[in-house]
Amino acid sequence: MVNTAKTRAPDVGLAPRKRLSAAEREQHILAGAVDFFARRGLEAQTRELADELGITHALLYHYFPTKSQLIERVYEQVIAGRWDTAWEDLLDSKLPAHDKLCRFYDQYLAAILTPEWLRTLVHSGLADGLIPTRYFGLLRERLFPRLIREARRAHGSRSRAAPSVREEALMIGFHGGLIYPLGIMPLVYGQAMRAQGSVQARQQFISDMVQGYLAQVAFA
Amino acid sequence: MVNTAKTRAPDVGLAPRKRLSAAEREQHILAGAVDFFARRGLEAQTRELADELGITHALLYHYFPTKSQLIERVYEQVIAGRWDTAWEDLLDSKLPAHDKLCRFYDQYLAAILTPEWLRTLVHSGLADGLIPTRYFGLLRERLFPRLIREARRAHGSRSRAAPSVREEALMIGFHGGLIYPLGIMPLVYGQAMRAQGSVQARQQFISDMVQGYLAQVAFA
DNA sequence: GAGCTGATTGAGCAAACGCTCAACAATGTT
DNA sequence: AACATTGTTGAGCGTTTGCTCAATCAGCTC
Repeated sequence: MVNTAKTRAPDVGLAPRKRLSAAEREQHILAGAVDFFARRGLEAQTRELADELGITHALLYHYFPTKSQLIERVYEQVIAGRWDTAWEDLLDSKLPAHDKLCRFYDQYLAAILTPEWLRTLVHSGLADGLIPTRYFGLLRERLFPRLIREARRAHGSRSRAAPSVREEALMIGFHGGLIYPLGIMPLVYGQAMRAQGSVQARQQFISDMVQGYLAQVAFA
Repeated sequence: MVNTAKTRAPDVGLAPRKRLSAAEREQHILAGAVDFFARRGLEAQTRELADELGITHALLYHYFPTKSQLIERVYEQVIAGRWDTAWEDLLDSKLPAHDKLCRFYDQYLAAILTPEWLRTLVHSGLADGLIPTRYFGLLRERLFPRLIREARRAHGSRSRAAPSVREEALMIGFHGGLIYPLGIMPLVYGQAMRAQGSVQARQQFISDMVQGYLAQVAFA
């Protein structure tokens, strides 16, 4: 803004070394875009993203012909790439239900409750809802049935019947009881809860919620 | 868009009768803005809002000198005006804890889980976080202490000690267990759960969650 | 129905937006 | 040293954005 001279002064400390290979530059831009759009929203300007990356926005458009294509790639990167099939194996293992769910949520939440991930999901939800729709399809297929199965087993049922409305509601209430305080509140509302401070407080909370869920089915 | 003739054809059925009083027009714009910004996000254009209202955007700027002042008024209208002090009386009444919490959440969620309200809150959270900060201040002062008190009473404690990290976490987990499935999922992610369909399924769910919360403190 | 008041408008400005393109410069090959 | 390759840039295009203002027209009083 202030620099009128034609010096090649590297703006700030972040100044990137110039002339990356095409693949490297594309990755560089994508990584920056993931963070940028999560922070600033999907409507933020490509010019500012280019500034942060230390490149011209012309170069950005060289690699990503349109803004919406860039955003599509951001979606893929952030949302898709993060589901770990090992979680499904964990949920299908023979561990006691309580341990199993605690371990799962410990890993799952650690992977998912990052600013890029959650804020991108919410941004898309407020816009066209495409990403949440895709993502909840994944959850409905791979996670929710397993949670309901664990709840049933916890009070001795081996039924494979379709989940009742009530079972489904309790399961999502449990899920939301974790996502909301550990994700939505700090990352969307900017309101951290004290239990997030220490690792053991967080694990205690997960354990309490799992125990609550597994106990709930007893009287439901 | 297509109409090139100078006819005063009333665009659509929604065509507003012209020439309201200043107060009426201001209210008219504000009401429209509340709905509009909740649907479209706070970055949506004032021209489109004016179109929906059937007025020129010049008139809009006559009543609200800047867009951010308009949005500030939208915030006040949507967020502030909706807290009902009768809720506090209800929570302080002598009803059994379970009934009390069920009734409270039935009313509270009905008031709060509307598209304008929740989406505006989330939009602001993703932007500068001003509204959520204000709103959680309200909750921390008027709601959360009462929820924790009820949980304590449910297992016989009359302690007035400051809430432990664990108590606080369980309380917010419970709260989130309601807000997430009944609010965030349908209104932000566009993913309705089946329990939302009927009134009794919803009340059953609230009752189950309250019971779960009150039971949780027993082993916490 | 003439005149006044004030709600409403059409036309437009400056800046910011997504996007383009001819020209430039860093690198590897000979 | 000269060349071809290709990552990179500066300048700018057309449109949309928030916002302005002199001019208009509806509804009221007399």
